[in-house]
Order: sequence, then C-alpha cells, then structure tokens
Amino acid sequence: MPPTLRPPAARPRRVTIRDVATAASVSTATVSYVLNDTPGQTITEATRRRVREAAVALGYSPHGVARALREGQSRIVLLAVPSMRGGRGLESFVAGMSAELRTLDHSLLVTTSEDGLPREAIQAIAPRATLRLADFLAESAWRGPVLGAFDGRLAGLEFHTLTQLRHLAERGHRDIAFALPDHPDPIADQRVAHVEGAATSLGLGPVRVLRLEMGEDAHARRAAVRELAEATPVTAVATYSDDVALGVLGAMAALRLRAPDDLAVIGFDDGEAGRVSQPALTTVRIDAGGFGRRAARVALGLDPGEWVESPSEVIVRATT
Amino acid sequence: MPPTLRPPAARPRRVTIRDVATAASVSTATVSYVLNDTPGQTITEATRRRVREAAVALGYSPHGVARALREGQSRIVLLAVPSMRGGRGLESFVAGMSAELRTLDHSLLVTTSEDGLPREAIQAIAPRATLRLADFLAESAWRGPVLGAFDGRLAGLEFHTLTQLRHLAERGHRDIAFALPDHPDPIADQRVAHVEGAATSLGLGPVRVLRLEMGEDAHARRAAVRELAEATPVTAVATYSDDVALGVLGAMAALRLRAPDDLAVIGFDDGEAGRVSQPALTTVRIDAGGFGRRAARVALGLDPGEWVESPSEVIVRATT
DNA sequence: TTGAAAGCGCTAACAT
DNA sequence: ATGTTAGCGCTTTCAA
Repeated sequence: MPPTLRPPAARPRRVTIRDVATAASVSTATVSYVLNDTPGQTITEATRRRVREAAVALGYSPHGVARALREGQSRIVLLAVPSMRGGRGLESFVAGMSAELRTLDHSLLVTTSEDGLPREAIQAIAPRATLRLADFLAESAWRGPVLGAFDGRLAGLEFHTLTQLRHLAERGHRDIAFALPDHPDPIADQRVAHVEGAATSLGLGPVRVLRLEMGEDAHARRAAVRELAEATPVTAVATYSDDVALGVLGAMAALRLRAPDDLAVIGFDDGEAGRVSQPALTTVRIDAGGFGRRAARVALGLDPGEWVESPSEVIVRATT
Repeated sequence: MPPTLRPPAARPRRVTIRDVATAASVSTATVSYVLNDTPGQTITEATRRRVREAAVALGYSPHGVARALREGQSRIVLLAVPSMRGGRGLESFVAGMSAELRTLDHSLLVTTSEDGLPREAIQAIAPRATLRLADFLAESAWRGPVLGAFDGRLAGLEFHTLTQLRHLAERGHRDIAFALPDHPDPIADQRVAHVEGAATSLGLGPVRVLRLEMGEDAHARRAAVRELAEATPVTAVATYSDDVALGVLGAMAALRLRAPDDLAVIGFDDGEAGRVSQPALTTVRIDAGGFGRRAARVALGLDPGEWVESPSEVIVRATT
C-alpha cells in the first residue's frame, strides 16, 4: 500500500459537503446551493429534497472555519467587555444580542479587554464584526444607529438616567446629587453629562457631583454624605450603580440618617443586593435586551428597526 | 484583459505568507518553518533572519482561520458561563485563564449558555477546547486535574468554603447555618456538600441549611432569620454569596438584631456592596486567577503544575 | 538546505 | 438544471 498523505492529526473523519453530494448523487456545488438557498439557481424541487434528506441522514453540519476562510470572515460577532462583573443591564444586553444574532445565523462571542481591540482574537477568528461595549455606550459611530431614538429624543444610558431623575422630580425633589465611584471609569464623564442633561430638561437645580470612596474607608463615605446632608440643600441622590447607592445608605445608617426622609436614594441597574438589603433600594431596572438586538442588527449592517418598548423602569422600594 | 476570478467580496488585500516568501526570496514552506520555529528543520540563520525581517517589514500576521482549517482546530478556548453577572471570583478566573492562554499562543473567548454546549459557536470556530464553567465547578473530568490539591487536600470552591467556615470556627462558633438562594442553582447541592464537609472536618455541629427568599418578599426573609435566631442554637451564618449575606443582614436590621452579637455573618466572593454597606460585611475573597491559569493548561493538555499561593482569604470586617 | 505541491471544507464563477 | 474547478491561507510531506 503506497504511503498516502495523512491528515495533520488523526482527525476524526467528518461529514463534508462531498459526502452529501455523493449520497444525493449531485455535485458539491448543488449541495452548497441547496443548503444555502443561494438565490438565482434553478434546481428542481426533487433534487433539493434529495440533497436535504441526504444532509440530515448523514448528520451534516457546515464547517464554519472552512466557510470563514472562503468568505473572508466568520459568522461571529465579537463583543469586548471591560469585565465579567456585569449587572442586569449587561446581562440582558448580551442575551438580546445573542438571540438576535442566532436568528441571523451568527453567534456572539465575548472577550474581556480593558482597552483597545482584542487583536489576537480577531486574528484568530476573523469575526464579522467587533464591538467594544465602551464604544457603544459612549459617543461613537455605533451610537447613532444602535440607540435610535426612543420617545422621539434619547435612548440608552441617557434615557435610563432620565428615568432615574424623573422619579426624583416626581417625588418633588429639586436639589439633587449624583454619586459615582471615585475610581477611574471610562464612562464616568458621560454619565455625569447625562445626569446634567436630564436635570436641565426636568427643570431641576444644578446637580452636585459626589465622587464616593468605594474602598474600605467608611469614614470618608460618612464625611462625604454628612457634608451633603448638612451643608447643601440636596434632598435626593441618584447614583451610578446600586453599589454606590448601598454605600450612600451605609453611610446614612452610620449617621443615623433615614431614607427617604433625610435623603432619598435611587440606584441604577437593579442588582440583587439592593433588593434584599434594608432599607430596600429604589432603583432603575434596565432592560437592555432591545439594545442588544439592535446592536446585533447594526453590527451586521442591517436596519435596526423601531423601538418597541420602554427600556427602563423605576422599581420603587423604600428609599425614595 | 481577460476576466479573472475575483475574490468573493472586495476583500482588502492582506499580507500572506506568500508575500513574505517572495520578499525574502524563499518558498512559503520556508517561511512557515521559520515563523513557527518548526523543529527538525535545517535552515541557516541568514535565511531565518531574511524571513523574519521580511515578515515584520510587510507587517505579516498569520491568518488564524486558514491555520485552523489546516490544523483542524483554532487556537481558541471557549468558556461557557451561565451569565454575565459574575463576581470577583469569576473575573479573576477569566483573567487568569486568559493571560495563561495568551502565553500559550491561544485566546479565550466566552459564551453564555445556560445549559448544554454552545454548539453553534463550536461549529463556527472549532475551538481547541471547550469548557463549561458549571462542569468545572462541579464534579467532572475537569475537576481533578484543574483543581489539583492545595494544602494536600482540597481546592476550589471546596477550599474557599473551608476558609469561610474556619473563620467562624476560630471565632468560637459551633452551631452554624448555611444560607443560599431559594431559586434553582446548578451548583447549590454541591455548595451545601462542601459546607457539610468543612463543618465536619472542623468539628462543628450539624449545619442548618437555609434557603433564603431573594425576591421582593422581605417578610419571608425576616421570618426565616427570626426563626434561625430564636428557635435554633445557631450563632453564625455562612452564605452562598455576598448578596445572600446582605439579605440576612437586611432581615436582621429589620428585626433589630445585631451582627455579630446576635448572629455573625460571613459572605462569599467579596463584592462591592458588602464592602460599603453598614455593617460592613466580613467575607471570603477568592483569587481564582491561579485556577484560571490551571484550567487553561489543562484545557490544552498541559501539566497544570503546582499551586503557588493560597486561593482564598477572609476579609474581616464588622459582621463576625 | 530548501522548494513544490497537496489538501483542510467551502463557495461561486463559469462551463455544459 | 447541474457539474467542474479555482482558490481562500496555511502546514507539512516528500523530493531535490
């Protein structure tokens, strides 16, 4: 027996388009046309049936890598997130994006990368599109098409912020503060801008920005909150996250200040902790599923379509 | 000019191994050998230099998809996580795994999939290995090699649980409870088993298991915690997560019970909320970076090596 | 010491 | 209405 060119590894034999072609007594081209519903081909229904039946009989499934080589890119969209520690917002965003992509015969894969694009992964899989969450949340080419406009004006984090402040305004608060973590954050400035914009459009007074220590130094937090409560007219504080809200409430508890009477507090992104702690935290629940779906469509160059439902709502609990 | 076969899309011309070969006046085979340091080849240092210089001069980088097609699998390890809402433990795990894989010329990509393998993604990128976090945490083929043995006995969640209970034991507690969320959880049973194992090995009494309501029903939580405090000898509660701990503390606050005097509480996985809330939560900080590195090595079929440092420590704050 | 060429599985231009 | 085949970029066998 003459030596033959063996495959690189002892690769388990896989069912290819060729096997299907043989089984259906057609060419590989025909198989490809049928299985991809390639437009502009004239293939009899009988042949189509034979091909499809052969494919399922053999358990054929297309080899994504070969297809990607041929097409120049894989049917993958890569989402770069800064961290695995997400909240409800991120989770629903990813779920929505993933579901929509599946519908479009693509897959979502996530990579963590603090800054810059995940070059190695891009080299490795040639994704159809790459989307950095930070870019998407901030101003960027993505923003316009993905966010679209809800309620004729704004959407995204900006919209959720409006939801958050509107609740405070409806409760009669006019002097508010916005508390955010004191550690560096790529979208901090933007969040502050959103708050200021929302406050203006709601006719509130100027917003006091409080950068809250989020480490072990409870004294610092207490001092900051005391100052806020005693030396300013602020009656309510909106926060960057539920965690920050819990920090404010923790300081208030230590100072024997009560929410909402001494200071009302509203969180952001409805985590588990705020729900079960005492007092239970009023917060904004973000359903970013619609965003995810839109981001998916935009990533593939499709029309994102219209908004269907409101992407955020206030969960009223005990602190406002 | 005769019609030529155009590439499928107007694909931007990319630098291939061929270009490098031409520039260095060698064959593509030689380029491949040099760039991959293929063992068993006799190529003069001069040639190697020429090839490498040509590669950098042209800005060549290998096409992962083509390589994957040829080799049968891509240099990707796929990690399937149940959700994007991770804690410090997951974050460090992913970071460690990712860093180690980079070292080994691979990339980590994450996919969310509640149960089962992410088949579409696997088809699409032919990953070198696929690892479900749930399998990894639970008993499975992965467990043995990845966890190895720390301190001669156990590692992983089991080890961290021991860390958690040991702290309670050292504080003199003998009757403890373990509180976990009442919603379904793939690793709940396992966690309970760990706690019981740790309690036994520490010579503690039988562990009371408390499935805590984690929804909006604060009354249910209060009732459960009151029952625990008043009708049982339990003096301390270890929890499944910081969130559950916050739920216990919330109920205690409503009941005017104080930690640690009435009931000591220790959380798990050191989240931001526990650190800033009042009273500040004692918890277990998990550094899963080492696990991640080990998981990476095992995924590639390498020896994970020995443990270097302790993977968990107690962060003592005010509740114990 | 190096090169020629096969072939991974697929799509699509072109031929029949 | 369907088949033939080039070629995506790479690795590796075999020959020179």
